[in-house]
Amino acid sequence: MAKDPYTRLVEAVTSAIAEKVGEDKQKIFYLIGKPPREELGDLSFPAVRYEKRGAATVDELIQAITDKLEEEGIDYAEVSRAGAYINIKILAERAIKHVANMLKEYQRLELPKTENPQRLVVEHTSANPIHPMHMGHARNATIGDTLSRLLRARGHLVNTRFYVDDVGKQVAVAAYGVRILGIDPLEEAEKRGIKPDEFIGWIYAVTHTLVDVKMLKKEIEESGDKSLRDKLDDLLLVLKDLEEKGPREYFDRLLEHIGRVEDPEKEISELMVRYERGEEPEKGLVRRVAETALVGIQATLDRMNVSFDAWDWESDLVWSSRVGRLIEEAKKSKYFTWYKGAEAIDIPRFVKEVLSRDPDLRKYFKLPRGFEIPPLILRRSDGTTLYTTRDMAYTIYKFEAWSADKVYNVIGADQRLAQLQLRLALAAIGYVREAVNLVHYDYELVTLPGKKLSSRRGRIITLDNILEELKATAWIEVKKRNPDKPDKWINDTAEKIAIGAIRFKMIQTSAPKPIVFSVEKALDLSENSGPYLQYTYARASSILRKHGPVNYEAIRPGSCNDPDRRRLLIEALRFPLTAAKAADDLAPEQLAVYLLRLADMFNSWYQKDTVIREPDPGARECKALLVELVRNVIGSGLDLLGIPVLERM
RNA sequence: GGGCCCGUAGCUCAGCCAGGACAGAGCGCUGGCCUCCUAAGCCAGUGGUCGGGGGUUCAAAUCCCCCCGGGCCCGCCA
Repeated sequence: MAKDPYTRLVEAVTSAIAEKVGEDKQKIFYLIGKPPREELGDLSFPAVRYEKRGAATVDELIQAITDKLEEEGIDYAEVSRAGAYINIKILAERAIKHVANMLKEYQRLELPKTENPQRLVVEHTSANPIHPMHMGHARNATIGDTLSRLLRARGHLVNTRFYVDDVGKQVAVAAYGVRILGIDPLEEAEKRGIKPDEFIGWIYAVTHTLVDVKMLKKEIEESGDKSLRDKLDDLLLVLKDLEEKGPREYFDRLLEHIGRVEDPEKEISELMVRYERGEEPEKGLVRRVAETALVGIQATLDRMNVSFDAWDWESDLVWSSRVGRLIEEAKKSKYFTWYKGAEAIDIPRFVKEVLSRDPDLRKYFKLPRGFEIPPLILRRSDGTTLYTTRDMAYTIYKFEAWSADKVYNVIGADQRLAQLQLRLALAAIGYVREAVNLVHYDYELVTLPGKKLSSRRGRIITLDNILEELKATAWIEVKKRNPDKPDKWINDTAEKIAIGAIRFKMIQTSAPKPIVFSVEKALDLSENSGPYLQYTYARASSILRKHGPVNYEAIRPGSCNDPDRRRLLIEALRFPLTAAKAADDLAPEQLAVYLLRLADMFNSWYQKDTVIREPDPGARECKALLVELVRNVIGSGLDLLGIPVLERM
């Protein structure tokens, strides 16, 4: 595949320097930067560090680069020296013919493929199947999906998976409520025109709160502790709120039934235990409840442009005896132990005996200095398994199912210790390769200003709600600009803008930083936003529509030397390497930032240099090529970010 | 108590891992630009002890140490 001239140049320069100073190519690549002032050139390298070290003088390096460029037949770059820096300038009038050839062949600019393609699993989102997705899931899904897109584009074989967490208390609570109502939840939701995940979410919240109220009342009666009164009042308020949000008859039935039952928590636990054993009718019931929620979750994911290759049910792992086998293996391991009377893995001893003697391994696990962690319990005294135990079995399964070299878990930063514990436990019982190649891709949580999010009380702002708000704002704007377009087009366009806005917001802040999500700010569709990129793309498309196909042969190369055009050309050509680096660094925000910078440059240029009315055909075609190039780059970039591209808006 | 993450302009953030040539965007605020290719745009102005203090270095927002502020995590929960 023909590489773009910029990538070719950078690769040539990188290998010339790397060979000369005997350093890793990757390291040199990271050191190559941009000169502070444009006149100096387009690439820069701080040669001083190698001259000081005696590896090579600046002049020797320049010679090496020059030789390399000649060898590679690169005739569109000029190498110069500025003190201890080496600067390289791209000669636009010569590079332009390579760009034209590239555009003739390709609709989209491709990333240079990795030299080390791997089989990768990306597990992400994995929202509990008891309520609609909220903003935290939006961040998870956007990060997971964007990473997958980037890694695929870089040439890796990526398998995306959603873990359906249906074993455990939460789903049992929702199922308990559904059982009381005696309904098929999916049919019922459809009949009533309620989104299935919202319906389950409501049942879950009502059931959970009613049970809580009951237990709390009992506690107050028994202990006479008045301080619990406030808590109770709070719960009753939540309940009142929920009462208005769902079907009256169902609320009454749940209220009546749970009020009558002696010990609802015990019944929920029994339901849970029977489900884990795979006994009917609980098996069918709980599955149905989870499936219902998933129908709704999947609809939201579809809107968000997020799809999965596989859906893994936690219950399948339990029923298929994978979890049982894991425990058997663990029992044979050197680090098996009994802890508080339960079967466990002795992580402290493993850390002490193995990791302290193996600094490499210790580094892989990134152990904190004063690291202390209790043994990991594998099974409760009543024989049921714990979440982390099942997760260990799941991790092994993920590696097997895709013959994966690496598994990425996109999970919130609050799970850091749990994920570390999981990896250590796996290593302790012999799954060292899996433990080392399991990567916790952690991100900070999304909060809303003010209230804390609480899904158990149905007090969440769902992703669907936010999307609808964004869409409504976009709709007004689209309608204003396109009064004659059919309603369907306006609606679709508004939807795509809403997706662009939310996905961009979720990706532009780097993962370790918390996002305080402000609805008003997300509704601002101006600069530094997804819609701004969509707009820039639409603008470029519009120009090309009016101009017609670019006549590459008519380009007068000299006209591309105009400083503004040259700058735009070079910046656009940085796309493939920028995206490749974003993929390698697992840092999609790098791509987002780059695209904004390019869009700024394009819009600024657009304002002062007309394309269609340019009288000189040689210059006009050069500009048209630039528009086409920028359009392709932003289009490719938006594809990678999973943001819909719009020809008009 | 211990550990992890974050702290850059009034606000939201990029740059830090891989130290380099004057610290960058957007929002906001002030003023200007549509008989002309999409004004969701553009131009000009405004704004910073890079949380604080030490250290390493020819060179520190970037690396190391200490301190301060905010968040999170330390269950037979998931």
